Amino acid sequence: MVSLPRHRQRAVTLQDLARRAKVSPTTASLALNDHPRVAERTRQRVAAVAQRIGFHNGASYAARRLARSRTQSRIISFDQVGFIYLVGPEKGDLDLVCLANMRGAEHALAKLRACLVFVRVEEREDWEKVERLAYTGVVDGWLITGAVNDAIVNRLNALRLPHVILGDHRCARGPVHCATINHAGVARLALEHVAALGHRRIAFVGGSMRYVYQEQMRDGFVSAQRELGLDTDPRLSAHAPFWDDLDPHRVRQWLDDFGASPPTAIFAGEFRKTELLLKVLRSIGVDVPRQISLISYEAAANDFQVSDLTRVVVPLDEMGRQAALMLHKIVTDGSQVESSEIRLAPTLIQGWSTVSPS
Amino acid sequence: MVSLPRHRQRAVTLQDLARRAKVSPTTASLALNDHPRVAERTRQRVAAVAQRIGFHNGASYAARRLARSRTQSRIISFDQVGFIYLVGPEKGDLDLVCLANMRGAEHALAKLRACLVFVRVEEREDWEKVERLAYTGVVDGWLITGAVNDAIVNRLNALRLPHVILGDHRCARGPVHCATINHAGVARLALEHVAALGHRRIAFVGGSMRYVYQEQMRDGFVSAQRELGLDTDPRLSAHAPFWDDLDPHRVRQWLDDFGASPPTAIFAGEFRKTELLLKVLRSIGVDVPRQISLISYEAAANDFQVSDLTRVVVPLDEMGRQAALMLHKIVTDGSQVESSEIRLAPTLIQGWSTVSPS
DNA sequence: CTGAAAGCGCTTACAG
DNA sequence: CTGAAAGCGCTTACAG
Repeated sequence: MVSLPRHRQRAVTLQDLARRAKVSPTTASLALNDHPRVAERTRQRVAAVAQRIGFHNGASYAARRLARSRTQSRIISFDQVGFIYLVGPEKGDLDLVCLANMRGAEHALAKLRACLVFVRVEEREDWEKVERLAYTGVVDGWLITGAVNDAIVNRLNALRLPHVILGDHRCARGPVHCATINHAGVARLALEHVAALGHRRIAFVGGSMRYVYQEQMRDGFVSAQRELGLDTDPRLSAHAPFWDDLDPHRVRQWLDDFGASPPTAIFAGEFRKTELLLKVLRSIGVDVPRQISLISYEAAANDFQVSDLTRVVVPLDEMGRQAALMLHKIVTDGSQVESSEIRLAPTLIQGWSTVSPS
Repeated sequence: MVSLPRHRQRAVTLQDLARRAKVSPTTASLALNDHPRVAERTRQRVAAVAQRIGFHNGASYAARRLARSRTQSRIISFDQVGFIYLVGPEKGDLDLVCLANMRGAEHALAKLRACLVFVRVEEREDWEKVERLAYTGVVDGWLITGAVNDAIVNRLNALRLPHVILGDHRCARGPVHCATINHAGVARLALEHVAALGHRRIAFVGGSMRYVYQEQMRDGFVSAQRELGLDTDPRLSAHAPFWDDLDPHRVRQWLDDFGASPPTAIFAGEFRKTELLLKVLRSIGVDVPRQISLISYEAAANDFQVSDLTRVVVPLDEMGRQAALMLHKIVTDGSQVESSEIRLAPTLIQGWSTVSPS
């Protein structure tokens, strides 16, 4: 029967390490932090002893932090990052997006030996949590995802820690750092693919315009339509009335309304809903892809992808990674970069659901 | 144009507070931590000054931690909890479950002024992250979700910090602390509901038995079937061959195989798949609920629920909350409790999809 | 009920 | 290239 431990054991300290390696604590510390003043042989000896006595997992986090706080040194701490998950009135699939982002961010942070502190902000009073983390010096910066606007950014700036926005935002006033997806490019990529197959009448169906990405996608769709010389019938890019409930009768109605020239391809620009649309199309006797090609949008991490439809994929975990790296740079560089933006490109995965029109 | 701050301002210290409140740092510290030795008037004065000068967000996390490490005092720190998200070979909807758990845990932790450090463990080397967090004293305990088994538990125990398992586990060897859902009760609740409506032939369709909860649910189904005096035709509880792809033809076939006495109600015991089953049933001409009542299983946080089917709901965020509270008790109590288990009850939400059989 | 002082385990300016 | 010593901002045993 295993007896559960209740107290942490006395940990191996830097003192112990120094004694065993026959150097001063100064040298031991400097050696572990790869300071150039330490002779290579010494550094290696210290590293070897650290490994042997189990110090390789690092020094006391609290002591290191406290000691470093004395100097405004070159090496600013980058130990903990607050990941703010901003929950707005609209929720829905944001959760999966958040998780994918967080996953990527955590991966990058772990490699930098930093960790991710999760903070869910929904109510007004949740900001107290954020303030506490800043004022008690728990975190060194923020990653924030959700419906970020100017008010939010000001709030974060007041805490005097840098932040990087993950995904789209509605900030107009100040410069911000952000990592996002080229959503106009998503629609363009989808169009280019089916246009190359010979389609000319291609419809966009997507959600209501609650999110920024949905607007961008539709805008991108409309301009790509024009630039690629495709049919620009406004009904092809209008809001599809059936989208919310995917009722078979309304889908049928929508198709019938096109009369003699229905779309030969559909780009469904909302996360994880295309599979259902496919079932519905089939249930009303539409042959996919023979009659209508179908192209999907997958906004998730790489290993979520189980669909075998043709689809445009956006790398949300990569976005999280990039945002974390960006924040690391901002925190440690201390450079004068006021704003920065990384925009990730989508990729197309060819599946069975798109063919040339007959 | 806002200029982004790069360095933290000099923070308000306990010294500052003590000076302004005309007490010693000792008294200030004790007052803030509600130590009984401090006179009530003094405590209030200190609190008022803290509020005024902006110390109310708390002391330096690192300094407090370091100072407390000296004594094995009654008040063990409970500042940061590591949330281990164990990603096994099987993934899928675990992500949504994880997020709901995490959400609940974060909520409870925030109220305890603690925060949640997210750690995703997938590869073997990810355990180094976990070890580092333990050895550097970043976290005071663990919450863990995923496919937990004896090997994992041993690994965590070696780190000498307590942990609580969220959800089911496959641990046989030692005593553990866990918070979970009564999944046998989920199936029973579903059966009781439709049995009360007068159904006797009720089918269970669910996923393959990869997860512990799936086994428990089917077992619960079978015993409740017997105890409620329902039809125990083994085909009603056998693995439904159509479940993975939900192909309409196979669903049709499955129903036809029952011959003259098909089930009058179906309990679909897998997370978020019932809506699709409903569409499929309708597409093959089955009238729900007139011909077949349908009852669903929703394993998610409260605000995910958008379905209006009759469904059994399990409170995953509440499970996260309970696990966090349990861990807090274990860490701060230091009592002799070796193992504990909280089992949360599901609830039934009556929707339109179940009626008495005609 | 209160305060002066020691000390937590590191980092780093300073003096060799 | 190295080490003795100061100090980060708290908590708390100890002495009033």
